[in-house]
Amino acid sequence: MRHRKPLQLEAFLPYRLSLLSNAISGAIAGVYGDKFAISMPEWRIMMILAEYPDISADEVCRRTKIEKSVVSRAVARLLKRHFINRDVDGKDRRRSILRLSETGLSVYDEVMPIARDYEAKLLKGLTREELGTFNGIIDKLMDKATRIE
Amino acid sequence: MRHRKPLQLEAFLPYRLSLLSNAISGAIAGVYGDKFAISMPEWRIMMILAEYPDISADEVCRRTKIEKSVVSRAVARLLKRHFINRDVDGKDRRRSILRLSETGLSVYDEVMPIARDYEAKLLKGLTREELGTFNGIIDKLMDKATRIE
DNA sequence: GGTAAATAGTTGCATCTACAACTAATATTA
DNA sequence: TAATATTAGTTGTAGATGCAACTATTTACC
Repeated sequence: MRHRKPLQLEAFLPYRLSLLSNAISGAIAGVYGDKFAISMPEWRIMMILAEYPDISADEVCRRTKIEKSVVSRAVARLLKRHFINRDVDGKDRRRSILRLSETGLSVYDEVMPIARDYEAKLLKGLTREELGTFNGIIDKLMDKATRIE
Repeated sequence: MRHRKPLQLEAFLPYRLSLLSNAISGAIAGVYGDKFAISMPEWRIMMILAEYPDISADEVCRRTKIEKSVVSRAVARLLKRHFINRDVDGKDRRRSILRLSETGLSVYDEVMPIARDYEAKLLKGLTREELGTFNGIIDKLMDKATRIE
């Protein structure tokens, strides 16, 4: 007969975070997915290009933490749909220079308020202080998670 | 010329949670993945069976929120490796009755302390109060996320 | 009791993801 | 400047995922 304290999966932080992240990502993916058939990596790339225009695919990887083959294929799809433009960097011809096209910007402008609104609804009811604590802990955990082992 | 406040992807909560959840899940998956070639859904099923023995696949779905086809295939794989046993429910022959086998229990007993230890390392440095706030907010957000729209 | 609706679990399939191998261009070093 | 190593980006591929269709069984209802 074994004597073991069960872990209580429901209280296991990694599990709880995974459920929460899935629930939220899924809901947001619905926003742009249903309307424009944009995938999550595609949308993240559009967001990062809205914030930092004219960066390379490699820098997109670094900033979004999306794997480079995923970025490559997402960029290909965004190009085909004319949501972004791509040039070759004159100083380093391996590098690309990516930015949202007019079409891409208009899509961004249509989707972004909805995403923003979703986030606002999500956070409504939390005090500024709670939110600060929450964000601080996320940072701490992120730091630890990348450090452990 | 457009005037648009960029979202600051890095400060966007859904994005931050997704990164954090990936980082943590990835690290934990390393624990059981490297040693026993167990996938994340397989491990979650083992955890839930350790906590609630003799439940059906359907109840596993409800408790873990894992999609039923994923559970079905994970259960098949766990059966093939003799980590779990399955009976047919006599009262409802559609239903299965799942539980960890002796082998499964010994794997669980070997992996669990490492997972626990990882969680402990992760949470070390947070006060009990911070942790309480953090968990409370996760609950609130989870509740909202499933309610919005 | 017999028909229709619901439920448990499996399987097919289209899509997504991550790793590794690859090409092309640039940087490094002798 | 020739040989080697590194870097940016693409592509092949194996495995994971999630939806929908399917089978088998049970429940609800006339």
